[in-house]
Amino acid sequence: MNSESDPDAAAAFATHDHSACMGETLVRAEAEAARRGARLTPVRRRTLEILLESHRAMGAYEMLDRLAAEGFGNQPPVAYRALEFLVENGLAHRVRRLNAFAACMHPGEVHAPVFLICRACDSVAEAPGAPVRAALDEAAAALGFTIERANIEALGLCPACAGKDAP
Amino acid sequence: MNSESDPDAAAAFATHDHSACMGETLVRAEAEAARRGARLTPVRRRTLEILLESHRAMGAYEMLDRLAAEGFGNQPPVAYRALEFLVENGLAHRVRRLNAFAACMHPGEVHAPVFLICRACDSVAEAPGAPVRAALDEAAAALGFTIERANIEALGLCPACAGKDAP
DNA sequence: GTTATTTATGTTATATCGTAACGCGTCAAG
DNA sequence: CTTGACGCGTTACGATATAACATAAATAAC
Repeated sequence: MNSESDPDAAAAFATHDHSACMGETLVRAEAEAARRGARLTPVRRRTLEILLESHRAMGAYEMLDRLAAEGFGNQPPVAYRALEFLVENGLAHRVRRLNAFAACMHPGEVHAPVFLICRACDSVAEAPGAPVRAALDEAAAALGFTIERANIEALGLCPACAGKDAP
Repeated sequence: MNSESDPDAAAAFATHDHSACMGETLVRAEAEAARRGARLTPVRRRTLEILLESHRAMGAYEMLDRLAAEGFGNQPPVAYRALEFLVENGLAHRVRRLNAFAACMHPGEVHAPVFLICRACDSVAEAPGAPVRAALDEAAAALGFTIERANIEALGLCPACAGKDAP
């Protein structure tokens, strides 16, 4: 199963050319928004950019600070609405364990977001989770349950921190 | 919602003898607590009982109301501490999507909690998720990530509501 | 092109969820 | 019988999230 056809995911914890991956993802996100007829307004677009630039999960209030500093509104709904829009349109994900949001690294692709959260360094990786989702769908189907959205989040140690932590 | 006093509505999707399943689960939970050397004090035990009786996910503040009405403390930490204890010891789970807690239906057993949350009737089922967890472990291992805890939660429609809602 | 209608943004205010920190009581080890 | 760990209750506060309404911008209807 490590033969994932997704290089980005494999490099999630590794260093990479972030400005490039950010630009590409933003382009794909814009295409996806257009495809869905979703209006990527200035606040929304900037919110997505900030998520992509930071390349980590970010709380709504931290996002609000960033937006307010750039001249947008400075009240909670400004951030929450933009973030909600992004989530609704598959351009970002909500990481409930962290009360935070992260840009989707695979906008437009069918994928199951699986978040791996390092408890030591707080890094968050969006791992490919198609098999996980398949197993989840199966478990739900066995009970007659229809899944519309799923949150799959794991807490543990990333490769770097696992090395330091347990010798 | 108001499925509070209606076992069938609040229960898992399969009907069952709830008072029996509750009693059994409590017995297993006590055994598990003893095995772990965890002290199931009056507040903690009562908290678990309330979770089992209600047979649904319950917010910390609602739990606090119940506890306070029975003579325990009436400040948030009372509920949060008891609930945290139960979660730490595998006697309850936290359902992050609902900011709520639910009694574990399989205390002492190795299992992956998978929560199926009906968006129509708010019922919550703890489905068997061993295969899901296996797929998740595999996905994490492919990235060198070590999972310590996982939250797997799905939102959708339970069998009953799927019938009524949108055919 | 102007008006009507929807959609998005900004703002006020408040609701909900969660935790830090201190003091007291209990209980078992030394 | 002291000491130290733990559990419980409380005060006080911090963090997260949403309801409701007013304003402005974009789109649709004519």
